[in-house]
Amino acid sequence: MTTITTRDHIVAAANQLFYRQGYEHTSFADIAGEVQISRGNFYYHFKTKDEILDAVIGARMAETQAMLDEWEAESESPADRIRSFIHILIANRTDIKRFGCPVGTLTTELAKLNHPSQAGATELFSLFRAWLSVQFRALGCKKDADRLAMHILARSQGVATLASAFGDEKFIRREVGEMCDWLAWIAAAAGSEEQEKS
Amino acid sequence: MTTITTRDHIVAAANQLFYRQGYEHTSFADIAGEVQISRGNFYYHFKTKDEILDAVIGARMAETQAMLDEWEAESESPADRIRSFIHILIANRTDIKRFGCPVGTLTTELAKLNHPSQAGATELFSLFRAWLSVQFRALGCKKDADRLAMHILARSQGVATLASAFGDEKFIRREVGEMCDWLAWIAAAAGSEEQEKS
DNA sequence: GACGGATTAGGACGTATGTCCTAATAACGA
DNA sequence: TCGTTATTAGGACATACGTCCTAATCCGTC
Repeated sequence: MTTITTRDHIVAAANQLFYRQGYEHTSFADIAGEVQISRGNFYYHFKTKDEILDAVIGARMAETQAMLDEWEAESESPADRIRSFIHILIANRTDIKRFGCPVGTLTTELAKLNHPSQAGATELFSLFRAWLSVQFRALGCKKDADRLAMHILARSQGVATLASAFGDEKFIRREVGEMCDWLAWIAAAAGSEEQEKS
Repeated sequence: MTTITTRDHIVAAANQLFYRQGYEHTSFADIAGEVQISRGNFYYHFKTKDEILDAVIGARMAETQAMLDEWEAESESPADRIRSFIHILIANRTDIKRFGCPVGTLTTELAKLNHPSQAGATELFSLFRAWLSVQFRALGCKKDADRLAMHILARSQGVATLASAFGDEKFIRREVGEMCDWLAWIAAAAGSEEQEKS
């Protein structure tokens, strides 16, 4: 049995607030207020704000890995798995419309703050990137796997940014459709190449 | 003759700092230090930080409009004009690698701050969007002009975000190449449709 | 050369925030 | 039951920041 500790509550609240308000704009008091504990208790668990950030990044890493594992288990086909990735834009559309992509906005903010945990945030991107690479490789795109992974990652980021700026949900759905069309095209091309070889 | 006033210097410095450090993370003292004036003088020109932000957004609107006008003048072909847009990613690659896209990162930050000037920042996107729409329409993509404009805008944003996260310049060049290929394909398709009609 | 508005300098003030300390309370093993 | 550790509460403290005020200085005009 896993008990939810106060520390877990803090990390969960910070995770949400960092996403919704940004890291710098979120204060100790904000988090403490959300968890309903005193600032003193807060300090017992985390000495500095940076420590909380690292804990949040760690939690997101775990979450993300779990999600990727789930997609891996849910489907045998690499194309379907990549489609799972593309569809998070729709699954999380409400939050994305309001706050953008959690990964992209965090890395962007930390870059401007020149924050020591920049690398940690980028790791979140790397997790998706590596996983997508594996899927594209399984799809038959051996040499281009990483290129394609970066491509679809970039398009997702762009959609999230503009969807947030314009608050446009139809735009998300349209772009998701186009990304899936693109994927089908890539999969077909890779498939025919495989045939040529044999 | 247009004399450069202190106010102009302040706006220029704030413009740079907001881009490099973010709006919230940039203090009055930062800007005053950059321009080498006292905080008191500062207050004479701008009563609040929000006022500076609005001035910066205004300056960026003017800059952007001037750039679009220039692209319009430089080339007769709408495809070339759109290529000019795509190539800002390469022209500004050094800054983009470090700080991302000035428009995207600002709108993202203001969204998290729930700042009153969000709409102003989005206007910057709208400027590009409308201009790109005009170009795509001139290219022969009448019905899809806005869709294509949003598409290429989103891809640029995504490239900027990931290029900043990974500090990868080759990635920028590769994606710019692919966007140009995509544009050529769109132009060709629109061209053949035009022929069908006649 | 004197006046008046425009501009600049420097500092005061209140607030918010990250950090830290100390005392009280809860949990738990001997 | 007692004592030790883990946890929580509340407040102190220094700093940074946005805002505001007042006095000094510049500069064009009469």
